Amino acid sequence: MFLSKHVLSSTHKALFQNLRLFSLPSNSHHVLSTHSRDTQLREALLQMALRGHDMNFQDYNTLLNECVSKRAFREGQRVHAHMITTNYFPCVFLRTRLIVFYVKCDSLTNARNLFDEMPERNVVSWTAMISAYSQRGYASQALSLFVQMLRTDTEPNEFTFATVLTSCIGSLGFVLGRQIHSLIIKLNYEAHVYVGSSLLDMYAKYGKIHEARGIFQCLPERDVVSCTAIISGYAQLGLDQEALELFRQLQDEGMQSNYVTYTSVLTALSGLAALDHGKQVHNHLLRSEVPSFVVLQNSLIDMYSKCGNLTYARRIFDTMHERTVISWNAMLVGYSKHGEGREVVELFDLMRDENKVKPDGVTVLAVLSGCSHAGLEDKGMDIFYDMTSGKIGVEPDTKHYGCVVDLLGRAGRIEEALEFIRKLPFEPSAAIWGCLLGACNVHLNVDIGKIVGHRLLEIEPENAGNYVILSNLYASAGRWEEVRSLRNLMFKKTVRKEPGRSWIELDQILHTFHASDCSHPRRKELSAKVQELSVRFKEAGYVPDLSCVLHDVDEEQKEKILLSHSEKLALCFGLIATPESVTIRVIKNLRICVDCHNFAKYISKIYGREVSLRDKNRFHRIVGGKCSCGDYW
DNA sequence: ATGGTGGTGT
Repeated sequence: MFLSKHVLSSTHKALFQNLRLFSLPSNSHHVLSTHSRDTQLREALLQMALRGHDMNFQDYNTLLNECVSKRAFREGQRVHAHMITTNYFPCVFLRTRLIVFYVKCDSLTNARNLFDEMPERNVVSWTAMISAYSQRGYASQALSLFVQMLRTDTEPNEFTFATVLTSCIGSLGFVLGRQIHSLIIKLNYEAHVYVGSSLLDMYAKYGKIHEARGIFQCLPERDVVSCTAIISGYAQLGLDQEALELFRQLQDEGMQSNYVTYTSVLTALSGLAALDHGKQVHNHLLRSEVPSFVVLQNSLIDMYSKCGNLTYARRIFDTMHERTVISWNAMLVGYSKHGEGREVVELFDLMRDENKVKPDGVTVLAVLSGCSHAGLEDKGMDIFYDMTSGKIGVEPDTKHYGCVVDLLGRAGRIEEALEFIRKLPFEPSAAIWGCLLGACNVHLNVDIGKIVGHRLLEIEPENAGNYVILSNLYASAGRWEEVRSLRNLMFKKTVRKEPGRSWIELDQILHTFHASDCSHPRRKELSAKVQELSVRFKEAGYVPDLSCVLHDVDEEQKEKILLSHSEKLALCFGLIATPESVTIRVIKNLRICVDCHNFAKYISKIYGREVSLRDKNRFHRIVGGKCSCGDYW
């Protein structure tokens, strides 16, 4: 709905009109006092030993609370053991507290044993155990325990619902999630903030954003969490514009924001590549003296990188006191998408040397695709062999194999790539065949391209992109008969894909274009300007690549269609509306087409402008008629 | 007296 707007001034200008300082819990107190409290705990345990049987509920409860807050496993175990050796019979409250203690100390087995041995259970003990499973990611155990709970006629309450819903995300969860929703309505908990937050989050994560919004609107009171949940719901679905619109509105209505809220806002800004707003959020965070939480810093790294500013991203990364695997991955993905292969390899080496954080599947994926995008085939293959021989500690999955196909294909080792695919221990996916088809197209290997292409059309007949690539391949080999039959096939079988859209940020306003919509106020002027540029570029050698157009029309029409591509309009707008010294930054929601890529090169060459183009796959940095992608993307 | 919701990288 908001996406079809072309001038998005309201959202963007007003994002921080209503600046509010926000506070976060500080953890410095805890760190400083650990030592003295440890002594206290040791002292208390000594007292316990001395008192023997003379311990009551209050004494045990105090001790366990200390152990829980300090995650003091050995100490808590001693308390537990003391109950047993002194024949103390803990009540349901204490047993529940013990369960929580074991959960907090990562000992689910101990917790479950205690739960199973309980002579009586109440809704709290059930909820504690269910929550243990959901927090540790054991969704099916959490759900089956919930079902068992219902069978014992224990009625769940707002606590139970809030936690069990978080386990309804996953393969079978939605059916159950809806059933639980019915039960929530029946027992009248839908309007509870915690339950509502959890519920709307579940709907959002299944893509049901309207249901989620409905639940949010019906909440009688809102808090940071419910507001953040709905904002992040939009952001996670890529509805970035809506996420920001809602953020602004809720801020006006007095919402409190915390670091999680800002993380979600940054996600939305990354999607839009709204660098100026991203900087605003960053400044805001610095001014409000927020403790630098890793999650927030990771989000900042990703924001700067997706907004095209790797230097700032790296600056955040370098100043971090603590890094998680996500910090490394965000940085590696950033370099990879910008085609900075050497930086990828260097940073990955640093990660392995430091040996503090273990790489995961995403790490290796970023490294392999970084090598691939930068043309470092040999290095990429070395890393893949390190992986298969267990040196990295990550098992390859389908995506890693896909990267290898890409590495080989890019290097023109097409036969080898095909051999590799045939030896795979699983049925190759459409994505893998697609990689090879792209390689065949670039290296003009019609024979293998034909085999691969038709295999791909069998698996994925609805994907228009496959027809386009195969058709381009046939066209470049002059096989027009095949181009024609392919085109007919395409119009019969493909589904309409997402419409192409490009945008550019100027003075904190996003200007969005797509081919079929002419509502941008300067659209006419821009179309004429694109036309004019095309003529000028032709004199310099530009030849429109008509194979990018698959419609069955004459050449003149094809050229007209090409000139209406959204990225040309956005590029052109950048050219006329920004000063010469500024990089033209354009974002495209899909892969950029060959002709627009070429057009951008001419802009950079003729006008001496630097162009930064972010498409679905990567960044293209175009300077002096040359692109950082090496014309392979 | 015991239990609960939102977040970062593909």
